[in-house]
Amino acid sequence: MAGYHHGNLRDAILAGAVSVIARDGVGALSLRALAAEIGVSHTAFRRHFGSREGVLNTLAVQGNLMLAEQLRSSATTGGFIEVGVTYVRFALANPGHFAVMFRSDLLDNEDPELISARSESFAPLRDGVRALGAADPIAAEVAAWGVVHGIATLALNGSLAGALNQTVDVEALARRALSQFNPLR
Amino acid sequence: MAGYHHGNLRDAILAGAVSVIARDGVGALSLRALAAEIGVSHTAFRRHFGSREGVLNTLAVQGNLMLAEQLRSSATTGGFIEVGVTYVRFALANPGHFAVMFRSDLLDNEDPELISARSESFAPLRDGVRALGAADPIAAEVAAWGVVHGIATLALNGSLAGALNQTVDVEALARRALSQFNPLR
DNA sequence: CCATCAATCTTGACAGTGAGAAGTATCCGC
DNA sequence: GCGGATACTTCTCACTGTCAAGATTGATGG
Repeated sequence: MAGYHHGNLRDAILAGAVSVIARDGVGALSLRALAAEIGVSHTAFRRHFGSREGVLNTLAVQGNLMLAEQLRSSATTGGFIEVGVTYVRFALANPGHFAVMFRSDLLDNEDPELISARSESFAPLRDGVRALGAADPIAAEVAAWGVVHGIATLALNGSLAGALNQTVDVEALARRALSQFNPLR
Repeated sequence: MAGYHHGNLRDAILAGAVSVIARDGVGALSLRALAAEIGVSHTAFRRHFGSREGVLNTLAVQGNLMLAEQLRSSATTGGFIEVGVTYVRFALANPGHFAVMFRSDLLDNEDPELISARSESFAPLRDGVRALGAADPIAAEVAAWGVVHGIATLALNGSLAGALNQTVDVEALARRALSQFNPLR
């Protein structure tokens, strides 16, 4: 148990990191503290991730792949509104991953895995909007992505509840907000 | 010059911090390095800001007040689309401030000054949307705020350029995206 | 002119952080 | 049961923000 081989240190670190980030933000993530909690030395993670940036990159890739799958799945049963709602739901359900995925200042943005995962997660939203046949498809894409990303971000940092001065059902709110939207002319 | 009284240390720290954050993100801000660059000791900032959080809080208040004024100003000459575009323009023109304003994990969100500045900056956007007389005013507010905030965020972290696979005129794009918007029914 | 006093900045110390080099234990194929 | 590859440890380093205590300066009133 206290031996040299933990068994699945890699996953333990990722799971622990996600939980800390979800609770207190990525700035509060101390790999030393996390290692102590898991019961390994403070440099054990280096074999698996290289550096702190490596841990965060892995989380970002993971998050984008998870998001991509959920978006694809909801695209088969619903229209672009459901895809958008799924985007927001993912962010609220996986705050630890979401908090890292777009933090280009903390990531190695040249990492091919990350680039690939990102394009994979953007595709379903783009395709859902394209299917609407808007007059200005790029504007429609950007608007749709912007709304759901903005709502997710503002909800996670407490701005939505603060500005509306109440606790809100973010998912329902996202659906209503997406309905304000009329890309067809 | 090398004396005990700098003259305007407070503003020098704020200006330096904003510039570092704009370039490399808030995580890259080292108060010690900044103090050395300015030519004071590494604890000189404490008299003015108390702690690192105090510096960031001051920047967040400052940013919200600047944004509030620009939004109010554009509200007198244009409709809600122009107000929205101004939101995006502010973010791009003041990335150092914008990067801090919504980072509730780094701020003292109970600070009365911050609370007040935030409500001041949200008001013009809310009022601009309200004037449209949408059937679901809250959804319209959230949608409008979400789009501009999402676009600003995605543009600043490079996601927009990455996904669209090109450099983009974000301000023009924001205007087109806001036009996809139809809160009246 | 100068004595006080508050405001401003410095010095020195501390615990915590990520990174790196070098070493040690365990597992697996043979 | 040997040898090499894999997984982890130890020790050290530079750097960070915070804190307590002390030094310097500018302003105010006698």
